[in-house]
Amino acid sequence: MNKKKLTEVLCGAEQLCRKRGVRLTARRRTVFELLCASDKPLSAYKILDRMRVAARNPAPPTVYRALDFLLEQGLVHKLESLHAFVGCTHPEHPHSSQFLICGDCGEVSEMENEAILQSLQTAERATGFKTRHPVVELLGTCAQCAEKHQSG
Amino acid sequence: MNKKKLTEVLCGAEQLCRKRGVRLTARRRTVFELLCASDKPLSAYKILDRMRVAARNPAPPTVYRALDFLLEQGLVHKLESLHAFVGCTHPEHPHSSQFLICGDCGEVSEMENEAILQSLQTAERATGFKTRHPVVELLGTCAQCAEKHQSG
DNA sequence: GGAAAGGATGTTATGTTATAACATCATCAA
DNA sequence: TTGATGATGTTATAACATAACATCCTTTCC
Repeated sequence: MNKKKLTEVLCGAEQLCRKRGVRLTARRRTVFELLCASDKPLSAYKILDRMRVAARNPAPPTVYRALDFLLEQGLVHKLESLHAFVGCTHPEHPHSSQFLICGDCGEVSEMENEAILQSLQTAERATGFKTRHPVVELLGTCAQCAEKHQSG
Repeated sequence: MNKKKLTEVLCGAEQLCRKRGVRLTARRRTVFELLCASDKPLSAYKILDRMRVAARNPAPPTVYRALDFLLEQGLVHKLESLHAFVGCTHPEHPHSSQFLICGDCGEVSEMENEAILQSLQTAERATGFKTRHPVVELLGTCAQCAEKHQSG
């Protein structure tokens, strides 16, 4: 993410939190910024390492608390299969996403596919299950890496 | 799972491994049996605890190696969102499942829903992403627990 | 302003999940 | 029997996550 876009996203997050009456404190903002600035998902401990530059001697709970807050607000997503987190670039509306996780280059793309959500909801209705949080993560190879393998 | 069904599943696993030319050793069999006998998913360390009854002083790699083998053979599934494992009751054909995970009673049901798989595949084709392993886990409340809450 | 309440953070310790690295043992084929 | 391969044992440690309690900051109310 370039600097301009990052500023936009941070401003958006500020506004969102103000509107909701919750506090995007310095710590939380730092964690969110680090995630958004990274083009790859970051584990809590990677975030911790990068925080050492700014804050002095942060401990794991510092990061996990900030992540809990950001997850609640929909500003970040957790990738269960990677034990890692990504910033969400469109947190304005509550949503559930699907993630395409490339095992080659490590890039993750977030998508919001209506057909997938529909099919999940149909299955729920059939079974009577009430989903609170769907986890959909596709582990594989992205288009670019797949192409490299074919040509290379 | 009752004892008769468990015996059947174990026999099935034996046959499957023989057919594939891979070895369902004592350790692997034990891990598989513990998972199948449990009505809830088990973490690797829970399995380890239960193994202490039989083997003397097993260490984590013992369990993780057995799990790796069983995962490869499709005899067990990993639930990423729980850091836990479940036995698969129909490993004959390779398949990818979806899991309904009840946060109340802890029960997990495995389903193989064609419509969901279709919608995932459609999304893949649209993006050029090649999925090796789809993770679909719905966290919520099962029908029974939901009913209890309404009436209770 | 000052006190009380609630939320956020700091700090220490520990729990939980997972793997690296190397030694040993078992199985099977040549 | 020997060599190759795969499975297991063993020790240590890496990586991920939270409990528990102290402290501090912010807001509200008097």
